[in-house]
Amino acid sequence: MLDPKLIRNNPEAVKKGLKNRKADASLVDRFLAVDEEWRKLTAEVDQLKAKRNEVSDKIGQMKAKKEKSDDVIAEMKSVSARIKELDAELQQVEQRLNDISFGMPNLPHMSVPLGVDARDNLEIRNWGKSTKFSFQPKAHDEIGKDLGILDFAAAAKISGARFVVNRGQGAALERALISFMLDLHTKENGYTEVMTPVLVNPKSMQGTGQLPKFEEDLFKMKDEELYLIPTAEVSVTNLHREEILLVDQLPIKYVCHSLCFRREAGSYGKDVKGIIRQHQFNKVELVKFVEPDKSSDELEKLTFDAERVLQKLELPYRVIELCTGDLGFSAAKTYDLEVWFPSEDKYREISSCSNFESFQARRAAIRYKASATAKTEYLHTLNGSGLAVGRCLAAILENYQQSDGSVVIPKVLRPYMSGCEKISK
RNA sequence: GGAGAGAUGGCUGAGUGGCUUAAAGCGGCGGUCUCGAAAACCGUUUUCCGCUUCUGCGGAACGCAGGUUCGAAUCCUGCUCUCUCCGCCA
Repeated sequence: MLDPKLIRNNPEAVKKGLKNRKADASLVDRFLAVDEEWRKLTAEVDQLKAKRNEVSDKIGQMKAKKEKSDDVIAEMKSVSARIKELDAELQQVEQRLNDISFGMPNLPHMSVPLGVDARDNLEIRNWGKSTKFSFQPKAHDEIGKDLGILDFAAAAKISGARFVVNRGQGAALERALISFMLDLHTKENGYTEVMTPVLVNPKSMQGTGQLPKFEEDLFKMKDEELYLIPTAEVSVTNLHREEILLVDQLPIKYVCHSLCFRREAGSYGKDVKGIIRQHQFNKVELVKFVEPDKSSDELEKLTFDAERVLQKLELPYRVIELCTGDLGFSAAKTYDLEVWFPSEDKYREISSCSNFESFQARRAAIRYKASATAKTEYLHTLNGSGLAVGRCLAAILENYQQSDGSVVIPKVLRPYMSGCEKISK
């Protein structure tokens, strides 16, 4: 949610920001119109309520003195009826205002490059040399099938398309990756590990921005008002919903492993092979709560924390800065990490690190006090994958494959796999 | 799933229709005292919204949503959550 004062005082700047990210700039004018109506009604209702409070107080005093108050009560009856009418009207206007506010995306940060779509994204830096082979490298799903560690047929039988069963060393490798990432972020990068529910209420989904606009992307329970999280960002960010934190608690840094669930509606033809795009996948997520003036620096650090995973796994990657047109709904600025997939001869997204500034904090009412006497203010939230585990496993299979079809285990993972150095048939 | 109890400010905890403008205590903040601190004493204390900005004025919020009433923390209805006991269960 954007600051309503910013929209009122600086509508042209907001429109420009919305246009830059290809959003509907007419939302601003609709907001302003409804907002004015809302303020007018609010003033009228408040005035009537002030009168009601005053006169009701007087009635109490008259009753205490046993004076007659029938005619005053009769008069107040009509005032109360009018208040009820206006309150109902106000509620409707408020609902309309909320619909507009919660449907409006975040504004891009000043530093974000202008652009229309993914083609305008910028490569910021790259690490490692794209893996070269003396043989024709296989795709990860083929490697997994051949080694008997990824079973798509079994997953299709028990669940359907876009699911996978990990078997034997394939399951162990996934578990090793999760443990390795959690250890790295807790022991070396200073994050606190949390384990949160994967089913959350609608309010949590609204807090981080998945609702109301993106309900079709979510799995929803049939008999309960609960949704499966598409990312631990939702449950972890909402950990502090409707709280006022003290400045010395900041920054708060959480790392959370969770399963993530996505319907992938509208991506039917996309990435149907392999484990790149699944309805259910493991992810280790980093989430930060920081003071507003520190969030830009914290995004750089967060991105670097995610990069360290790829560096330690010795997987070649690059860092992409998303242009204004490619930003997600809630993000003010985003870096994507893309890892090298030799079978496709290209980089693919494995992490997305974003600064949401006060957008989510405002939706979820997460505030802080800069000192005991200071005003409460919205803090800034950030998050990033550190990393998507399934895609990471796929990248390892491809980059560490050998000519005999076996896959070498990255050195840092071996302690997590009972010293196993290689998966072979 | 069954039976019962409960939800009040940062915390504890009073408050069963109008001197409650939510008591009191703890904690926090400011001050007096002190070389400094502690203690003591004095003062202060939530969040949100609108109007006005020099101060300020008004409204809302006692789990949530409705209702009764001139007036609701207080009465009524529904819901959510927490706790206790029983049943079931990893």
